[in-house]
Amino acid sequence: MSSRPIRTRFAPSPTGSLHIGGLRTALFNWMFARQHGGQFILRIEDTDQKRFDPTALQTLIEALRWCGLSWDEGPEVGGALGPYVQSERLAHYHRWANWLIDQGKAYKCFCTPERLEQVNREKAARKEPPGYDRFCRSLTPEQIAEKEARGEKYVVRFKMPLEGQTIVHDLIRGDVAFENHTIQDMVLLKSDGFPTYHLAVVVDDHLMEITHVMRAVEWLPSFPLHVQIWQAFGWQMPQFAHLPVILNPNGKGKLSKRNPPRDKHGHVIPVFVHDYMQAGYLPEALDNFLANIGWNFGDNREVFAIAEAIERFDLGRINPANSTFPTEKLDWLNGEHIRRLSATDLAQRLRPLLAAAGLAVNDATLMQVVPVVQTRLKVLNDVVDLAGFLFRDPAAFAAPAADILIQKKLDAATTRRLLEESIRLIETGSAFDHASLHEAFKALAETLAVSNSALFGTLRVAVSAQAISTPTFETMEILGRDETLRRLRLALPVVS
RNA sequence: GCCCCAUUCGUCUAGCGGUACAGGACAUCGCCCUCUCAAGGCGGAAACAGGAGUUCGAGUCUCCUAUGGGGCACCA
Repeated sequence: MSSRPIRTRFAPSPTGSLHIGGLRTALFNWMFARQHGGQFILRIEDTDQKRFDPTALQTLIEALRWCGLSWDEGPEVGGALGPYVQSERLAHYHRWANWLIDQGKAYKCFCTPERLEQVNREKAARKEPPGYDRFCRSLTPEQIAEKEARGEKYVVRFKMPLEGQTIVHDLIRGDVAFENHTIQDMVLLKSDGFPTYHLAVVVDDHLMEITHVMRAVEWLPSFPLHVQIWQAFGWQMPQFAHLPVILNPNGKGKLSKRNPPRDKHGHVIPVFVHDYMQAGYLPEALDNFLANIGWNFGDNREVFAIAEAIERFDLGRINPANSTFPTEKLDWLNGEHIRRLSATDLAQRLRPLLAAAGLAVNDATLMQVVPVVQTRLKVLNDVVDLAGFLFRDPAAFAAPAADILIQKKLDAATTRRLLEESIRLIETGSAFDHASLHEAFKALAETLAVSNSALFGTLRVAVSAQAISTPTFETMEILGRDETLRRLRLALPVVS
């Protein structure tokens, strides 16, 4: 086995936003490289001009960086074996395609798309599998010269062996055998001069000295083709691992933007990394989550930092079976990671969200709010609904409606009395921290012969104007004595 | 239609011939805690797709069937 330094790559095509499944592929390649002290390369496969999206590269880079991935070579960072964008590497593909033709391992095909369609129609009528009939494979040099002289456009096709089988080795599944005659003479170079994936991936992985390729199982069927191309070139192959795909939780097929997946409550499950960024998921949680699909930490540990996972990562322990996107687990994991954050760290992540919601974020208040919301957030954005009222202009505060103010088993008159007694207590009391308030109001509930639930709930809603909110006394402490009193008084007319 | 891959609780998974009346997690249900919502604690229910083999012994190996998935482009 070779002792080449480990080099892996992630090679997306810039056709849109980064897909969550793509991120997992990137993550595994990156973890593997980091584990072995090797290099991770980002390569852009923009050989399909029809699907090219000029904004995709920036979006992609942003998403990868947000997740904590870093590449040693690629766009933005350069490298000795670049360029790392395939559209800038056309000369390489032409050179090696021509080399294959010279060696008799590939040929020019002048068949028009119309003829190809015709061939497939006829094959379909005869109930044969679709595919090119290899018409141009047997063209004479004279015929070829003639067509070229006439300026006919051509593609370059690979001369697939017609007999025997190709045995490929996958790190996850072991050896897999394919009959050569079932594999077509695939196009290597398109008539527009751009390579197809099949040519570009082999040439680039070789030139960039890639040692390990982790890619989606979708590629397994074309793996024997790639092996044949590698052998035609006589180059040393990387090792391959075909990663299981993530399936749509409700419907059929793999997770994709068409056929939007939905969870059991009917909510759409996002498929783009950017959706998760915007929804208030932590990159730590997303990485943890993705590393847990098809691979596991071991020791029955579900929650871990990606740095820990890198130490333990093991290609041989990847589960070969596809898996359904376990969306509820991500929510749980996100909560776990939120709870593991330090107060200042959480505050920093919350600040921009509150600001974006149009709230005036005061740092002192924020630091008081953080410990109160930390166990209550599923996603960061939840903070706006839960505790946004603590940052709103007091002048804009409106007393709650009676239906949420009046607690279960209470009526308006009793509620009013609870409020009045509470106001009196606060006016005469001294300490205004939540622990002292809690004690004082427990005593009040007892003297008034009402449950804690009734009294505390009334106060909480009076002061927050929300049915669901931060706890009563912490909320009061954050609001301060004056504002608390003001809000309790504002609630009186509601129950008069 | 043809080729390939896969198949353990609802879901993500552990298991790599005997230590297993199959372990963990999410979700779910019950109880506790509790001012709402969470968090936390305790407990319950819940799986080897089916059938043949191989073997003293099979969740683990082989084959068949079924089911799921992927591929069959001048897309990646």
